[in-house]
Amino acid sequence: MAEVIEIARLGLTDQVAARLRTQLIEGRIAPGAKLNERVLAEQLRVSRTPLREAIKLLAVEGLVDLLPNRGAVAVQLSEADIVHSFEVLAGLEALSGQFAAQRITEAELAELRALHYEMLAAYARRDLSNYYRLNALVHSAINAAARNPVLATTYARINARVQSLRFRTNQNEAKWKRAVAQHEQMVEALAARDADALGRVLVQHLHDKLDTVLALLRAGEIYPAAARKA
Amino acid sequence: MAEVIEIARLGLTDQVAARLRTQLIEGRIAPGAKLNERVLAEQLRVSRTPLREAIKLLAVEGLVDLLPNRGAVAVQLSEADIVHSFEVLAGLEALSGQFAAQRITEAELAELRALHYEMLAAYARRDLSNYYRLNALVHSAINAAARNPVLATTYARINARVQSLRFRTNQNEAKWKRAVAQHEQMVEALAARDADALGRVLVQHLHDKLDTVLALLRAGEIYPAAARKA
DNA sequence: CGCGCGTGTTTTGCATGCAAAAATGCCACG
DNA sequence: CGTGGCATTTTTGCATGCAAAACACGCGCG
Repeated sequence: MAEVIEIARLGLTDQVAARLRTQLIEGRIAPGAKLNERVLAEQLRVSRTPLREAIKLLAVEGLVDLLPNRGAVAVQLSEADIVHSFEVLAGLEALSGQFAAQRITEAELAELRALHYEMLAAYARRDLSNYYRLNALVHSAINAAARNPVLATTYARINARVQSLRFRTNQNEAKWKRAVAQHEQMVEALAARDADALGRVLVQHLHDKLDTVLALLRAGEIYPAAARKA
Repeated sequence: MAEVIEIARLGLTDQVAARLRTQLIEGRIAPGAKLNERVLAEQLRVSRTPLREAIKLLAVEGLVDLLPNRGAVAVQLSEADIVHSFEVLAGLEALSGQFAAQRITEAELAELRALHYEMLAAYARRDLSNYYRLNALVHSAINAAARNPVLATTYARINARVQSLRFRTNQNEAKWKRAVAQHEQMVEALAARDADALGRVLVQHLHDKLDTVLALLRAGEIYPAAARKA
C-alpha cells in the first residue's frame, strides 16, 4: 500500500487504470461515487494527465460514467443494465462453451476436472472465498479452451461491470448447491463434447446468477443507499 | 451507463476520437500506418493532449495498437483475428436475432420490411453503395428490436474493427444473390417470430461474409502491400 | 565492406500552467 | 424564513514545457 516507487515498465496511465479498475470492480470505490481528479491524483501519486487518460479508458470499458465538464462517477447499474449485461454474458458463455466443446484438448479437460474438484472441496468446506476464486478459474479455463481471444476479452470486459455485484452476493445454500450441480453438468458436457448441452447449462447458470443478483438488488443489499464517497 | 440525460456539447477529445474512428473504419488511415502525434495534432488543429486521449480510447476499442513508448499504429488484423471477430459477431447476431424475434413490434417489423425492399431495389440497380447502407440499416434495425443496449454497443464495437474490410469487398454476383436471399429469410423468420431459424440464418450470413473477406484477404486485395502512410 | 557504437534528433510520456465551466457560499431582498 | 442573484472557489479541459526513451545517422573498427 505504500509503494510510491513502482517498476515503470508499463506506462503510468495503464498502471493507474489497472488500480482504478480493481478498486471499481471490488467496490472499493462505491458505485455512484464521484472521481475527483485532484484527490485521486494525490492518492495515486501521479499527475492529472495519466489519471485523466486512465479515467477515459475506464469510461470506454463501461466502468465509469463521464459527465461533460463535470468529471466522472463510478457506474451504478440500473436493474435493466444488469439484465442486459447478463443476457449478453449468457450468450457469450454459450458461444464460448460451444467452441470449447469442439476445441478442448484432453490435457485441458483434465486440468478443468482438477479445478472442478478443488472447487467441490471449497464447497464442502463452505469456503466462499476459495469457491469464488476456483469458480472464476473454471470459467476462465472454458474461455481459454474456446481459443478465441476476441471472445475472451469481450466477455471479460462485460463481466467486469457486473463483477462488483457478484462480489457481494452471499450465496444461500439451495442456490449454491444448484450452482455446483450445474458445474458438474458443465464438466460432463465438455467431456462428451456436447456443445449444445454445455450451452444450455451455461445459459441456465448465468440465468440463476442473474436471479440471485436481482433478488439482492431489490432487497437493497447491493446499493444500500446513496453513494457519494470518493 | 445507467443514465445520460445530458447531450451537452462534446469535448475536443471525443470529437478527435470520432474523426479518427471514421478515418480508421473507412480505411482512410491505412492499416499498419503509424499515428504520429505531432502530425495528427496539426492536421486536426488540436494540441497533443486531447489527441493522445483519443488515441488511447481507440486503442481500448481495438482500432489501433499501442506500442509502449513508440506510439500507435492502425490495427492490421491477422487472418486469425478476422476469424475470431466473425465468430463472435455471428454469436452476437444470433443472440440479437433471438431477442429480436421475441421482442420486435409490428411497427418495427413493418419498417424492417420497408428497409428490406429498399435494399432489394438497390440490389436490382446493382447500386453497391446504397445496398451497403441499407444492409447496415437492416442489421441495425434487428439490433434495435432486440432491445438490449449492451448487446448493441458490444456488437458495434467489434463490427467496427472489421468494417474497413467489408468496405473493400466488391461482391461477386453469386454471393450477392445468396446474401439477398438470406435477408429474405431473416425477414420471414422475424415475421414468424422464429428465433432459432433467424439465428441460423444470421450465423450462416456472417459465415458467408467471412468467407468472402478471407478470400479477398488471401488474394492480397485487402492489404495490398506494406502500409506505412499517416 | 559489414557491423557496432556513440551522438544528435525526433517522438513519446508525464507534469504543470492557464482559462473556462461548474459548484459553493453569501447576502440582499421578498 | 425561503429564494434568487452575484462573487468566490473549485474543478474540469486543454495547451505547453520538459525529460527520457526510441530512432537515425555517421564514424570508427574489425
